[in-house]
Amino acid sequence: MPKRGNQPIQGEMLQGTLDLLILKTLGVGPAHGHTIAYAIERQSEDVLQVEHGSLYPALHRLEDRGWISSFWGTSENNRRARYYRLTPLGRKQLAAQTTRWDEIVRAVNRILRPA
Amino acid sequence: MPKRGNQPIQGEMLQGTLDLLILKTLGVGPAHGHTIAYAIERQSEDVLQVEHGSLYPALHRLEDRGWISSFWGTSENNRRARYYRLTPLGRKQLAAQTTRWDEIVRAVNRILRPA
DNA sequence: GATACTCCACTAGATCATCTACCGGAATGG
DNA sequence: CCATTCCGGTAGATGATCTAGTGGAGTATC
Repeated sequence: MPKRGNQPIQGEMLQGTLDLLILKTLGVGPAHGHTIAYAIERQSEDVLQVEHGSLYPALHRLEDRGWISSFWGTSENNRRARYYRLTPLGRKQLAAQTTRWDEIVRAVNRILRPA
Repeated sequence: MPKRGNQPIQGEMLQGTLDLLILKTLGVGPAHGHTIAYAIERQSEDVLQVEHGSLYPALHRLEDRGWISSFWGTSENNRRARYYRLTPLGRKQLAAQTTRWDEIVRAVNRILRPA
């Protein structure tokens, strides 16, 4: 992967958004850590960065809350990998957080660009 | 001010966004803490909350960074109030952070709603 | 078969913005 | 006088993130 000119963006703004992004990524099917991080970076066109040190705590946090569940498997590269999948509760959470996100964006935009 | 049904939103998502909102609010002219908080809440149609415990640290932080400057004055209610105004550096920062915000929103939306 | 490299998971420690829950003072209203 | 409102502020805790590592197992190279 080429070195990017962009600065990393997580943490600078957007705390808690990582959870939403992970849930959304898992919405299409189970995946393991590396895949999740790569998918987020790729789909955001390399604007968003996912550091290992943020990813795994987030995954464990989401699992603790019952929004995702995990199982050990073998990756596409024949390596031991922990796969995560969205739970029914997680799917509800994904919907709720998406609505929330949209609401926040609208609210901030009302301030940045008053009618 | 009526009690709102909404849950507070700051901190849940959006860390660091408060700075942007303050800078933007001060973009139209000097204001003191209470006014700033009230303006953000009102313009966001009560979606965004600004707690005292977040506001003042943020104002001091922004002043430390040279993005805003302050002076003591008297409020509309004839009370001692510290007014803040945007510095030229702060105006640049406002522009930069606005661009950044837009970029992040686009990036997150690409993930939430792939083409 | 030794070595280097990649893939994958994970963690400790620190940083930093935020929230909760306070305090203190000065003006206003009853 | 007393309660309330307006205004600024802080201490301590919480919690997500980042930095900078560890370790192990498969793969490729020599």
